[in-house]
Amino acid sequence: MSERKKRKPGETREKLMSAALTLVGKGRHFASLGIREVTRQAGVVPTSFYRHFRNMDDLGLQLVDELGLVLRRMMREARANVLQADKLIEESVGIFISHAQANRSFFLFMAQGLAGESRAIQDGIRSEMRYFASELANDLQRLKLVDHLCDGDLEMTCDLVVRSVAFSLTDLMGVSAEDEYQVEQIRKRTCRFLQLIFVGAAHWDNKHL
Amino acid sequence: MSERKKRKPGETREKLMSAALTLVGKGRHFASLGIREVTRQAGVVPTSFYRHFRNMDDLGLQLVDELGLVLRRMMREARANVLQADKLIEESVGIFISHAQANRSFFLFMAQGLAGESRAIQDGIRSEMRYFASELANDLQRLKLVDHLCDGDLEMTCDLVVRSVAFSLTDLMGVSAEDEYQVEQIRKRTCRFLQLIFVGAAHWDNKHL
DNA sequence: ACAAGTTGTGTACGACTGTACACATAGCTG
DNA sequence: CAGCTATGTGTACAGTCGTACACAACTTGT
Repeated sequence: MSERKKRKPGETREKLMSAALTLVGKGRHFASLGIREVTRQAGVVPTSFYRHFRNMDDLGLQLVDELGLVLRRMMREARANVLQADKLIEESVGIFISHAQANRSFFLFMAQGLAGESRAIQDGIRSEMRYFASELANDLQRLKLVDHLCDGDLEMTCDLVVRSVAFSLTDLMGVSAEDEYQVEQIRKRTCRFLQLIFVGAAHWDNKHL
Repeated sequence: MSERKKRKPGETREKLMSAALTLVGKGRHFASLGIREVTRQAGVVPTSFYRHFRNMDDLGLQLVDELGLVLRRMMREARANVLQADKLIEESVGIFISHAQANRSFFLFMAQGLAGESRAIQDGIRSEMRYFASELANDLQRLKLVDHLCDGDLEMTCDLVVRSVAFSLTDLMGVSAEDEYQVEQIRKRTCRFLQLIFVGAAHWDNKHL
């Protein structure tokens, strides 16, 4: 038998996951990826796949878990860098966009998964977004910026914020990362969206009925 | 050779398109559909496909065109039914949801296409959304509801509205059409999103800088 | 009515797919 | 050291894929 490469434990597993991400990054849709294709990209024999995943959906689910880590890292950085409240939106959107560029394939995978073909992956991503929104609500409450809102309305506002940012993600994934002009347009537009939402939140109570 | 069924002109073409939609409606992702699969669902021999489409992307593009018609029909109905401005949001969201249920597969296809693997389809759907937003801006201007906004800000507001509704579409596609409780939740939540946005728009000018 | 064009059918083929199985190697535990 | 388990390899096979080609049947224009 041909020689066996030395490997660290779990190396192939990672190679397979990042191979799938690479293919997604090249413009493929996750739902259209096949086992052989992924193993080929990973430089591994097809049957190795089954040592780590039951099928492609399983791999997708584990990618969602890793996506959670990426998002948490991003949140941590945002919390550390957003000190004064006046530039809160600009800073946060900037950090979001730079993370989205740095982990382009991951965020591409996330954007795809929202309307993907595996219900489990959909739910996973949706759950990450819900967590994100609730953390955002926590932060806003801590900063006392919107303390006139009841819990439900604060949650709704954060939900809308997260959705708007997620939709901007789709825009961002549609342009080349080097096209700085387009990226800047998306950044500005996203900021304006969030400003509009927060203006709405600031004047919300009288409309609450 | 076996007998040839009588057919109307363009019948197979329609059968192929609705076969693709049917498969999407069954939970498949458009990007993962194959020619053979679609022709099988349409009850047609594989090679017939090429009489009408160059490849699956081509079929997708033609679906986007049909999607445009569906959206325009929806807009027309909304304009006809929304007479008094006070229930504008509730009426519009209601009409949107009932159309989304009635053409579930179409809207599923739309939600998928936003982050799909064909750039052309992405652009097509994005362009439909832009058209939708600009028509909405027209209507709002005609109703004189937001005449304190400059053109750019009105356009941005409408864009955000359309995006929020489109995102709600993803929610809606995630629940069974018969689950009336969930659908009602989505309806209410979407209305609140739009109310929040319009409250923001009503108080926007002072923040405009 | 006949020629031309259009649309659907049947057959064919090479490439690719998922996955089963037996086997080899590495690392861990005793 | 022996043996066990986890992990990677190679081979194999039946099913599916996209698509090329020749042919049939219907539609249309003249």
